[in-house]
Amino acid sequence: MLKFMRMLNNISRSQAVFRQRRVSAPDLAPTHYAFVLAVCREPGRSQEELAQELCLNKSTVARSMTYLEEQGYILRQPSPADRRQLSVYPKEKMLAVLPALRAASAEWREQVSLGIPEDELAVFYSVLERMEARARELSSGQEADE
Amino acid sequence: MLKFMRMLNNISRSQAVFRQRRVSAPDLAPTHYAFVLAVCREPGRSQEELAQELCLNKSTVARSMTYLEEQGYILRQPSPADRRQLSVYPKEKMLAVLPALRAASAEWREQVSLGIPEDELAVFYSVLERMEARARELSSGQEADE
DNA sequence: TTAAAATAGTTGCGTGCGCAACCGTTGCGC
DNA sequence: GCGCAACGGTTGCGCACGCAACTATTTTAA
Repeated sequence: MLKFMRMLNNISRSQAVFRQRRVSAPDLAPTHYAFVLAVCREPGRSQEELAQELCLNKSTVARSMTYLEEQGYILRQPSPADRRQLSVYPKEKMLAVLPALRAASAEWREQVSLGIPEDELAVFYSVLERMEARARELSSGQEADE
Repeated sequence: MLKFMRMLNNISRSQAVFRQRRVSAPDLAPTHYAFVLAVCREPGRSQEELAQELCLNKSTVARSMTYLEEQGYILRQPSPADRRQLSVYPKEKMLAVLPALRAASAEWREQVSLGIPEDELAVFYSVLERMEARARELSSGQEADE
């Protein structure tokens, strides 16, 4: 079990290298790719929503957003409805990277699942999702019984 | 895809919390559990072999081993055959933790895969393994074409 | 036999991330 | 309306990890 975690981690690192070679943006680390994709997929979302989608802690999102804003990749503005929230929008600079990044992501996904039948991939993803849901329950429900 | 990495990561963290509650060893962080299991499963292996099994960088293994040695969990001695290698053996202190750790690991594995059919789990693991193999190929083979 | 390449382990450094504590905003109950 | 919990975001801190550079041993070649 423990080993599988590491394996996924390794896959992730391999993905980082792969995409970095195809996306030429020196001020964009592999970590940021996920944010680029997420922000562009649905502009105007709050950092909280992005954290949700990416399964990341809000502090991690906050830090990446600060950086991306500094580098001119995004624009953040307080939501008029709820001034606590920051709506995140992509700027030109981000949209410019998007095509290459999407292409690299698609290619990698294809490469890494080469030779693996579609239905097995489906099972893989669905098991992973259920496991994560279970893990979430275990974490949150555990305080109750002690 | 990127999301699944995070999910696995979250599962891993949940596992850490789960086991930590059941293994009472204040000087043993969740990171070390994998090493305890690996060392006890086959005593006398080199750090390199452990890194291999755990899919970890040798430097990470080295640091954990130094710590476990300091805390009296293991004994390291240079292999007579090849004095570069350190053979790692569990000491009493480690063996004492083992049962609780194994139990916790088994229970967690059971809990997290609750309600997931055995055959789907098998597919899950096998897909994961193939993906990691592919990722490894991609990483190593990439220098060739540029 | 000696020089060069490979290998096991260690260490310095950087990074990505979560957690916990904090601040400002919002919403709920009184 | 007022106090208090809930929530979004930020920041300080620590940790696990990989990478690259280094040392010491072993292997290979010339």
